[in-house]
Amino acid sequence: MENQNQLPNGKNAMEEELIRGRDMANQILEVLAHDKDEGSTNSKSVLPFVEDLVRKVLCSFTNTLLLLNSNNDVSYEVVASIAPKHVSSSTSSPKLESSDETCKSLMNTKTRRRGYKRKSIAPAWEKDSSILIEDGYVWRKYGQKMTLNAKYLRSYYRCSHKNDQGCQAMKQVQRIQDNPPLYRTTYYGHHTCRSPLNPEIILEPISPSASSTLLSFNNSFQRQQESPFPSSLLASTKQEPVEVIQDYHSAQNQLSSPEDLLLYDYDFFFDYSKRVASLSSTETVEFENVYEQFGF
DNA sequence: CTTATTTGACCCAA
DNA sequence: TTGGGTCAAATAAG
Repeated sequence: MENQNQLPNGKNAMEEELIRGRDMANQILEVLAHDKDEGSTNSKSVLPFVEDLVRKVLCSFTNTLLLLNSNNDVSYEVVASIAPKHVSSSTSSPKLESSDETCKSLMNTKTRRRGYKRKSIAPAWEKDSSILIEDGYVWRKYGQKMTLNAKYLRSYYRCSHKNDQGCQAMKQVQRIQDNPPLYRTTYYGHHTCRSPLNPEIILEPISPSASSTLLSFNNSFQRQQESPFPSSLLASTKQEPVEVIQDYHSAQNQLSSPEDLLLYDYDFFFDYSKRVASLSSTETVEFENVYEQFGF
């Protein structure tokens, strides 16, 4: 609660508002879920659409909160790289790093594991909540732990798009008391993923003035400097945007080599301006359809 | 089948 | 050495 660094003027108020907004969106989600359980008789429902919208709203709130709460310093350096060349293990990389000779002999099952990575980034922000908050993103649990001074388990989550898009976002959820239940959610890193559900959600901060039209290279790199999220991936891929996988649907399954991931990230960024331009119209159309269904 | 979670072992920063 | 973060095999869920 108050243990966070004090934000400069106005930011606290902004944060309050965002949290309120997000909480309300969560409530809508709950209502929707409840409604779904009631086994509604009407066949064609707008629920999926509304639910999707709410999730998008949640993503926006979450992203904004992350941006607001991240100290705009160097704390976002991407990991440590104890073993820089090992991106991940096993199935995820089609070509095993053939240059690496050490792992080869370790094919033996129970020997030591490769490419162990440990987070070294500072938490973006943390928040206590009486409920398990839905933040609009899809998370995958990868561990849980009983910690020393806590009565409850701490759960570790990473973004579901870590493997297919290289998204580095993580969070921890720990119950810190019962009755009333209280959970502390701590976010690490930021989302670089583009979910099929939320193609327009991207955390890379976009200045309002630049949002309507093409982003120039200058803008991008300038923004990168003042951004709390200096994407090292971006920085390392200043080459050609290339025509990398335009539609992520087809790209979901083909797993990518590290280089592809970099291009991916770059592509997201690049693609964004176009999306902003076209987004409003398509959304409007969808809205109209919905209203028609309901005879509005 | 594929994909997500559980769980104990493993790893490493302090 | 220890505690907390992560891996990955086993298991569960869809």
